[in-house]
Amino acid sequence: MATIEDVARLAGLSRTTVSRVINDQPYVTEEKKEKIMDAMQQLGYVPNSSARRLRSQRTETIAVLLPRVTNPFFGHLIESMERKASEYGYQVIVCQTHDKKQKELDYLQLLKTKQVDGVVMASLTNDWDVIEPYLESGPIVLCNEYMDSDQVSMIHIDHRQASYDATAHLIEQGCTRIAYATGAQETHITRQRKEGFLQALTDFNLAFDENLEIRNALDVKDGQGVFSFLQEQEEKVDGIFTGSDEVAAGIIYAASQSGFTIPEDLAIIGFDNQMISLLMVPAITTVRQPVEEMAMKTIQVLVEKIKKEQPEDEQQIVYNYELIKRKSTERMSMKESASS
Amino acid sequence: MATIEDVARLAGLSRTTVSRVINDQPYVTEEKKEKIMDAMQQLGYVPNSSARRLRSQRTETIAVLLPRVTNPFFGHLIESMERKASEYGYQVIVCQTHDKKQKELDYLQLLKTKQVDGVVMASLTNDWDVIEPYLESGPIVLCNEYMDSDQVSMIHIDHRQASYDATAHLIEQGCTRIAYATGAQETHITRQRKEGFLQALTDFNLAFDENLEIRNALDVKDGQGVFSFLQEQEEKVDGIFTGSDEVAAGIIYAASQSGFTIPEDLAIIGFDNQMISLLMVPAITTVRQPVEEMAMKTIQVLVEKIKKEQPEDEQQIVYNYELIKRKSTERMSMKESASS
DNA sequence: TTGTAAGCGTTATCAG
DNA sequence: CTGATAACGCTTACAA
Repeated sequence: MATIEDVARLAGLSRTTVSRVINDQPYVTEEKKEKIMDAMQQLGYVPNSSARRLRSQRTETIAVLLPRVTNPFFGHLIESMERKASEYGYQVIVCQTHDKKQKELDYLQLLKTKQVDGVVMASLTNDWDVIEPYLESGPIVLCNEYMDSDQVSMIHIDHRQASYDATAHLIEQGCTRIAYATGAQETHITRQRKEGFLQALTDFNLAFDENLEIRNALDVKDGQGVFSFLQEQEEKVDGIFTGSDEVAAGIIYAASQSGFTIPEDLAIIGFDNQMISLLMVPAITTVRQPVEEMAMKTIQVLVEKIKKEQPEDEQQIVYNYELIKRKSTERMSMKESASS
Repeated sequence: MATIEDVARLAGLSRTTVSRVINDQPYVTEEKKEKIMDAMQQLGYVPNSSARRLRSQRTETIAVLLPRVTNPFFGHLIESMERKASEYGYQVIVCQTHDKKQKELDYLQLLKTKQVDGVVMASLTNDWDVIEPYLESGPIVLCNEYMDSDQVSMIHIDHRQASYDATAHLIEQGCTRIAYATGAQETHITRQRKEGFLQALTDFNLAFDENLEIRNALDVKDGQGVFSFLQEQEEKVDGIFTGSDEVAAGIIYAASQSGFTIPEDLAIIGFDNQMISLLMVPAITTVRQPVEEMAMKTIQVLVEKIKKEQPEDEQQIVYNYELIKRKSTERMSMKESASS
């Protein structure tokens, strides 16, 4: 591999001057500049990024922590983040935590060891006091996660309110015994959603049977399991709030094989407005999050923090969500609003 | 940030000895080792990876080039690759080419500038002679792509045969006028698939109407467009081969809204055995690729190449696929095999 | 078993 | 406008 030294020698100039050309700095005569360009061409010279990193203390790389890419919500998130980061000239490292605390910390280590300039946490399972020390090594921005701290910027929707609205909608459709399926470990987001869910029940004078809370429901397969669980219940469950369209789809799939009628026998609500929620028969009522905007904003905020010397005020940016009502909750008994 | 120098000073030893401890090398007394460990602890020392990279000429990072993460096939691919790479201690950089030649080359630049030790190409739109020179900078392994060259290892299924089988299946189900929808630009894979498709038609004495070839069909939305296109045809099309379950799902979705009956009016075949192919009504006949195995094998081969000094023989590893027959091609007229 | 010293390839400072 | 020279933080012969 040719180095800057080789180029300098071939061009009959110093490393400094070559460096100036590489970095588009002023104070180099056109003539010498051309000479250097020629030399670089001839040698097929490319600056070594490890050396640049060491010297400049910047990596132009961002780590994005998320549970798993195969969850379409996070797939979309990282797709947009990578695109945006790429525009800013940043690389993106995928860090799948699989909701494991240890994995999360391992990846945060990238910040400490200066392998990345900043971190996006779209997965947050550790307690804040464990995460906080990492802030010394570089900026962290939360996306789709919330933390009761004024030391980080956060980009998210109001999950509490969204799940309140969704639950209220189920109730308005005549559901009285509603189950609650949640994904993964308890994170702040899931706590918020649960709160909204419970609040809606309370406001409508309904009780929540703790036995109807299902944990670790993540994908279609889990959804099928959830359906079996619901079917086993002695007292009939007539509605379910799921934290994911995939789980909702799994329930519908299993239900249709058991001759169950959705939404008459069971009204179902999903989350995230994935393609699948539109394609299922019946189509799934869901909550749309502006994923792309959130992703791009997150990168923007992070990159700004990386570039600024003096720490700015942390921002908490709350995006609007939208409850999209579809057939999976449109119960005959109450002929209400519809579709899309 | 504490450096190795600081640790050495605090422990009253040399940088060399500290380095030995960091890298678990022998020839350090327990006593001194502990002293050093203590010092590292006290200072919160973490080795700076940029410096290590520069010195050791290795980055422990891999770039994975793919069209887009939101295509579930590639989502699964990168999910498995990241997991496997992480086991080997490697980071993964996501590189979405969006099927753009220039983007592909930009990302290959990561290899030249030594930002990554190796590259996985699961997206390959440039001609080989453009890619080849990059091999000088480090190993490249193709995954789900094929190239007529003995200079790279490739991991893939036999797309030609798979698409032959799929097409033959359509024909056996009584289809005689079959459309062909393909994704993105022309890559070697798409060429192979097209060949298999045409061969099957030929073998069964059917002609292919070039007007029935649809390009750039990538997702559900495109699938809806494909349906409109088919509907406009004067001569009725009774079968379609799509290169993607998403496109197939889009066609079914649009068809169901137009009162079309699948598969009686139109038999549809997808590709990749995504969850959606099972969930659609009717369920979609598709070709399963062993994504996870392919992903893990790819990383294994690449990491081995990175670690070996002397170049090994390039491997071409062909995995088995499986044609999964479901309702979307089960035509009454021919009461044949079924489901899953 | 430990330490010295020479880089790895860049960039920034400062003097010319 | 250009060029020495000194870092950046770490590893590794080689010497002791």
